[in-house]
Amino acid sequence: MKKVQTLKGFRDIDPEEALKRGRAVSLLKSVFKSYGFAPLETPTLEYASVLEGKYGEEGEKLIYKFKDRGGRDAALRYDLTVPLARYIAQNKGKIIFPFKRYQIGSVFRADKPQAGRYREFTQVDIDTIGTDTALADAEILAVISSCLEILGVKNFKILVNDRNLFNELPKKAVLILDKLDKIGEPAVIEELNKTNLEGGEILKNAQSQKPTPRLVEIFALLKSFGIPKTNFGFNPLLARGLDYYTGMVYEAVVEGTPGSISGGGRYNNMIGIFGKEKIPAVGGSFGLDRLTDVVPKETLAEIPFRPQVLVTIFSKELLAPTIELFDQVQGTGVEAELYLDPEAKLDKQLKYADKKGARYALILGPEEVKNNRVTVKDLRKRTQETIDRESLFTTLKKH
RNA sequence: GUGGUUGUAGCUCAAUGGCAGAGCGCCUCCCUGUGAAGGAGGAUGUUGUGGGUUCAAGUCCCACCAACCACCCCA
Repeated sequence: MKKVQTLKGFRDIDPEEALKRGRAVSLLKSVFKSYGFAPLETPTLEYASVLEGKYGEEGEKLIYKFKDRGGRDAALRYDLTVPLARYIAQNKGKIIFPFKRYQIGSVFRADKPQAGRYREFTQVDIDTIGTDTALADAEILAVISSCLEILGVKNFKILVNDRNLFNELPKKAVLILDKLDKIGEPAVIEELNKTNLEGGEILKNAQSQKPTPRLVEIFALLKSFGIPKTNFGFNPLLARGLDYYTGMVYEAVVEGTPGSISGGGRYNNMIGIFGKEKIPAVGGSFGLDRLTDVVPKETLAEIPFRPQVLVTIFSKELLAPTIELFDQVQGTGVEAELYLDPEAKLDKQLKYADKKGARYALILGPEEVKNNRVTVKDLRKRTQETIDRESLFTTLKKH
């Protein structure tokens, strides 16, 4: 049956969803701006060589690659961080460090789709490049916290750790420890034992770790930023796929929601990858879909999803004055919609207004035209009154 | 990438291998200048796609496509 369909792992975002996302994005941008971060836009396509060898063996397989019309090896961006590194390397001369930028855009991974996992998804990225201070670390966390607060996300916590706590441990053990919340203590110990390690002891040691001096400093700075203590916490087991993190790492979780909605940390060896010198960096990112999932409806509902006023067309003969009426209504900034079939019966038009969720319907018939009046029908209260044209706008503005 | 479940009308779902159905929604009319209610009628479709088995396939077999679930990984 489905002869037409979206490509595997890709989906449409319908108008209602797109409006919600737009609202969330504009709130996020306002926070970024208030902390002095500027937008950067990089291309969706990069040379494949720019992306290759950056994401490890697993990630490499998930990069979308193809040849463009000129036979060049192209690839769809896999994240926003590697293109940022490329941008930095390419424009090092003219960038003023620390470079603080945010970027919001689609990234592509040829992963096997699942609920909530798509091959194209929107990442919200924020990074500070070119400084290694604890202050920069703290600022990123402050931004993340502010974002979650402005969106009205309830019961979130930003879990913070320092990757340096794991310096003594083999990489494999760290990855197992990171899974504690997911699989539980016994499973963690068992898995560690399987790798010829003393699981119980490693877990106990890891759990009893104290925050590093760097973390203590970051937490103190967060207090200065005015971030409530309850918004963040130390988690000695947090690791995050280790590959490029070199210091502070964080993950934002929401109570009762599986997985994290934001993650990031310090990665001092990655940005310089295209040049000779190391450039320190710290950043974080949100998955826009997972984020909007936990944002309360009230936050995103401020956008009127429906026309406030639907202007009906009484008859073809009255089309001109009706358009004039519509023009006046929408000219005042009220969200209005003109019915687009002059031949349709009035009941059909009102039925449409009802389905569309309009608050009011306007009716301009011969009687109204003659007396310079208009009938305002309140579709929610199921009442209507015929009023003077002059008082129309004050009537509408009341709501 | 590995393993599993599923795919029938716009939506939710029926149909011991034997003429493809229901509810909701949709369209028309009752309706005079008025939507949510009610009444009368109407259209839903190459059963995801392509092969195979069979007198006969929505149903059994194979492949492909897609969605979902558990891994892997992640956002």
